[in-house]
Amino acid sequence: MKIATWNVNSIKARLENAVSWFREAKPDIACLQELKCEDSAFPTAAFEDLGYHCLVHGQKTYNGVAILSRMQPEDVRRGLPGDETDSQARYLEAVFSIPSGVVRVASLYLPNGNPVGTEKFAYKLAWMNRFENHVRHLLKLEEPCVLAGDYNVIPEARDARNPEAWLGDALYQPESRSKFRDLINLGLSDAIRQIHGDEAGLYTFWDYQAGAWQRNNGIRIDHLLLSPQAADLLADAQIMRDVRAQDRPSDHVPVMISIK
DNA sequence: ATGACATATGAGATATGA
Repeated sequence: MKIATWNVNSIKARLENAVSWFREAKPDIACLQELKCEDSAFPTAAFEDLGYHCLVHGQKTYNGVAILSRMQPEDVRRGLPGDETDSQARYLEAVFSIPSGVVRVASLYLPNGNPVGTEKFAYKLAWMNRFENHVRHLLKLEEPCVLAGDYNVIPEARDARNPEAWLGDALYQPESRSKFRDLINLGLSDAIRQIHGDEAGLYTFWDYQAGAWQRNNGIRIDHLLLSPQAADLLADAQIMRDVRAQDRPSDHVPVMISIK
């Protein structure tokens, strides 16, 4: 059972690239972020042709998340609870039947938060607080749960090629990293770390600018956090970095796990 | 280095991203 997360940076601009990746990687469930389109503009037919159900929570121009799956989604939740005034499409959750039982999967696009010191950074921290509250609720269910997405947080220095360059950035602020650790301390497992230990040089994002890819100036900000019941099932986790070298790539690459 | 690069909107220049 393969579950992936990928910030595509516009599904319409990435369609050819994405279809090619789905054909080769064959994920059973794929969480996508930064669709940058409304539900009605999502290229549903292209993915249905590949055998996927398309669960889409879109928004014009910005944000937008989706879960594409071989199985029918059930018990769907659109949007992160905790603030009825928040209209940004950054959270989508559903339950899927799998051979070993069920798995709950969330596709999330955590706010970037730059520049630090503005209301954008306050929104990021508030969103992380709301997310933590929701995770507390999910953990009480005691079921396999995979929280996958673009967290926009560099957890540790080893998760950046040049950590000192990110000191003033919202992705590497002490508050952002502390809130991320709070999630881990609730009992969630970072799938890449569970499989790869303290290995350095594991990145999921390379900026389009200044030859970041060519210089391997990357950061690890796309994560799959697992409930204890999902962590027990984890068999593998890989960053698909070759995707960054393709024509017209997203600045993020897919991360895919395999669970029993 | 208030940059670079990519995308959406909309038809030029601006907002956003990380």
